[in-house]
Amino acid sequence: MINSSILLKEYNLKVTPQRVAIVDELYSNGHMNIDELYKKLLEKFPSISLATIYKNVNAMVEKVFLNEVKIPDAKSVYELAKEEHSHLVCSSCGMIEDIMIDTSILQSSIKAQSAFKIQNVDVVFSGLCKSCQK
Amino acid sequence: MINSSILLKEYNLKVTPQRVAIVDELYSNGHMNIDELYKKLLEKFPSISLATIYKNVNAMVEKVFLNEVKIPDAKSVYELAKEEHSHLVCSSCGMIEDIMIDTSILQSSIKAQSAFKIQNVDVVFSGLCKSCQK
DNA sequence: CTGGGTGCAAAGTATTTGCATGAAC
DNA sequence: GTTCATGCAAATACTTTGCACCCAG
Repeated sequence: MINSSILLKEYNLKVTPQRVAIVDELYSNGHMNIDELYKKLLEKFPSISLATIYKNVNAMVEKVFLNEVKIPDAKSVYELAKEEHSHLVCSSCGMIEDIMIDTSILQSSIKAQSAFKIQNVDVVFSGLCKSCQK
Repeated sequence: MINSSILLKEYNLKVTPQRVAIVDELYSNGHMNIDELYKKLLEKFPSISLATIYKNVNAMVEKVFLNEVKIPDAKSVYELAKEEHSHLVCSSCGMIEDIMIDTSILQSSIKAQSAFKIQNVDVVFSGLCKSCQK
């Protein structure tokens, strides 16, 4: 479990039931797009507005405690910020999985080629998950 | 230079001046979003429609001779398909640069962790380009 | 000729904004 | 009590579609 209220407070966001639910859902589902969040929260808050989802997700992304993950050929999904990691995306079923990889090798490769100063690396692997390979 | 007509024919797309211009622009500018393409083509075709841009870009992406590149905190850009490469994106000026990196190390790291079958890897480095570091 | 592309207008989808009310602190 | 979130409706932005006309092959 996760203590969503404390988390929200730490980021100077007022603790509302809707926000708690957003954090809880993302905690249990890992990655969700706006629509999935909306449909899920409708179960708990029958009159919740899509605008509320957008406003809150945007606010949390601003505070850098949610990340937006851009996926090829799909809508962006959101996840709770955590240590740096990459993503596996199944192009058949859409499943998204976190994976730890060491990107330091890549970064040193860049340094050798360019004067670019890297602040962040996004890596998305697309392919087939175990069950979709059958 | 590039022979856009031949390229279009190879991909079974009729050769129209608008399409040639799209290919030429992407060839000379490297990466452009829909709006940049539209504004640029307006110079040559004052009555070109945004719909034409969308239809053609989508058609070319279908034929896999354009790629869509999703960029953090920015609109997608399109580029002519070429050998696999990664992208450097300057978060200050928006400049996008191609870079060759060897992703095979990453891929073997995945194999060790997961039964996932990788078909594609997208890598985007965000940071500061040389001139924006000053 | 014939098929498909173009531009326009309209429809559709996605996202943001303004505002009155109500909840959090 | 004050600040800020919510839900609603409207506005804006983005993308696709239908269709009449025209061009490429």
